[in-house]
Amino acid sequence: MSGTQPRADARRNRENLVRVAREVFAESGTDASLRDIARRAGVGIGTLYRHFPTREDLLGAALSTGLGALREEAHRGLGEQSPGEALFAWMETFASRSSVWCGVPGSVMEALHGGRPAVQAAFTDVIEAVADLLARAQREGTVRGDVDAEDVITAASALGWVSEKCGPAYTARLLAVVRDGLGVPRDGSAPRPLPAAPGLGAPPPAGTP
Amino acid sequence: MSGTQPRADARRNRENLVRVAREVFAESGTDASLRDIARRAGVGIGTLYRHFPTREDLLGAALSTGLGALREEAHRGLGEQSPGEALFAWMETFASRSSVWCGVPGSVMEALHGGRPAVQAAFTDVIEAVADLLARAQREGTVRGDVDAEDVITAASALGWVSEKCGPAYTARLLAVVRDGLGVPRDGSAPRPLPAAPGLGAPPPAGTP
DNA sequence: GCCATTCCGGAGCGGTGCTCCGTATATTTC
DNA sequence: GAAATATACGGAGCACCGCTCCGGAATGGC
Repeated sequence: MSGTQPRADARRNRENLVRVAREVFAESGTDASLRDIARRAGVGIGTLYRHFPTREDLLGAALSTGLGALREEAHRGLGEQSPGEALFAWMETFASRSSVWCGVPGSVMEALHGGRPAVQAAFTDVIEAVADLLARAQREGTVRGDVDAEDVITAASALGWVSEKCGPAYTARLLAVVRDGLGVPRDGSAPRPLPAAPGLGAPPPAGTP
Repeated sequence: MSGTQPRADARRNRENLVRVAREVFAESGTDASLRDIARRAGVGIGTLYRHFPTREDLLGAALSTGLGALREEAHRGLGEQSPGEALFAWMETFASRSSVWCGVPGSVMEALHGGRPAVQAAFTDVIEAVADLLARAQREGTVRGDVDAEDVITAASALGWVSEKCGPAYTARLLAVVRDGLGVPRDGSAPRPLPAAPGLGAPPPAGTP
């Protein structure tokens, strides 16, 4: 047998599982039944668990393609509008998209703060794209200089959570508030300084199971 | 038997259940095992379900006392500082408290947008107190006039969610951002208008189970 | 003391996440 | 082509979950 090549049926089943998982997670949320996913993929439950030992592994695989689109969105927006506009447009896209997707807000928060490697890997490109967008907006002078990419993504995730909970109307209002808060004061003065940021990978609060 | 008075053991069991539920929800989150709560309260699972037919009923009962304290916090802050300061202090209290409590952010969002009556009732006083605080802050000129109490509570809930997910440090940074966004521009000009607010009790987005 | 009312407890149902191992299939080797 | 072997599959099984239902125990008025 030639090295590390997986068997044909294994590969087929894996792709099937990811495709079905994306559908089911979008329909029923992040805590959908894994048995159900296996059933709808025409596969035994054991097969699902061999390919994806953890729910997070499956979620990470299901997310990765959608996240690719999200990253491209960040890059595309950059060509058509100012960096600041592109950043806020991206936040809106993220927030609205994540309520349709599969529990992205919770996942991205875990990925940012010591979550499972599978999900973390899926977000790496997105984080880089946002950091780039933010840096340009700050050089442009539209966004205050003391916020970092984690702030932006955390805020976007929180807005996605709001969108999940009570729909897009409140999300749009809060996005407008956050936007004003992230911007520099109109009179050109320095904004009230932000509290110190913890380093990335900081442990989540105690008591989080 | 005299009218509607409950039996002594029923009353005792009910109080026990609420007390234990508060502990367990705080320890293990909103989706803790109800069987476990019943066990730790020295009570059968049937008893729990008779007193609280729904998980939300139990959650609402467990929340109500803590929410009373939260409402008083809003009133007390009003005496010692300006309405604007009191409002933001309250938001911070709510956000930090809710991560220690039992999944308050999710509950308050449900309460605001057509959630279970049990939880909704527990929040009524808090919502009123916040609306009062906000109105004063707006008359004072510290907070922009086009935000409403639902915006404030939604934002505070989102911050509580962030606090649950990644600890108080990021929460403090985002609170500062939101604070600047809620304030009036320093040059006294009118802020960029917010998108229209939906009426209270607006239905949550489709597909929410 | 008795008795009607109220309340309790846990067995039981269908579901879940996750593990484990006998079996079937794909691939290589002859 | 057939045989051999590594690889992957499937589902029974375990412990737990939410929730229902009903026989039996506790309670309080008489």
